[in-house]
Amino acid sequence: MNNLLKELRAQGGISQAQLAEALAVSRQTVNAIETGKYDPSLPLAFKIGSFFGKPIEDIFKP
Amino acid sequence: MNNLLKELRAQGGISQAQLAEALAVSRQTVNAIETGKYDPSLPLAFKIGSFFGKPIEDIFKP
DNA sequence: TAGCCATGTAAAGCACGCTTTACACATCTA
DNA sequence: TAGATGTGTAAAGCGTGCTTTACATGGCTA
Repeated sequence: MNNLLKELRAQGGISQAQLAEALAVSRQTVNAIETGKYDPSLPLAFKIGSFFGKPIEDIFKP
Repeated sequence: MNNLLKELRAQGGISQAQLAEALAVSRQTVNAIETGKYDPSLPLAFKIGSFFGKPIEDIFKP
């Protein structure tokens, strides 16, 4: 499962730590998702989509 | 996390077992998601959306 | 009634999602 | 040089996602 998290975050000019706080998860979780260690849970994917104002399908690619 | 799985499945006239096979998961997994025991993983949510021809956001409600 | 299909549920076991704590390294700036 | 910031990674621990096997119930039909 590929994702555009790093690109979207860079585009928004925010750090992993800031995104983590906005999503109410740890910085390690954001980093792990960006570096492809694992996929987020469905609820977290919803939060991410909501944060960036995009559908889940636009951010994550199977 | 609420979902419309049961409704969509009934609408399509297929059993939990048939859906499970189409999604390549066990029937218990389909049943557990329908009865709200847990949420699917993100990859499985993608498969479900794809199976019903709908975006994930139209099937699962936070 | 007997048998089949659909659904719900349970238990044991494995892998993943997420946590906290901690360390390493690079870049910037006072 | 020292300190702050951003990123990557590791280990231990907990709860969840999914599996297999198995049993119980209800509705349908031969």
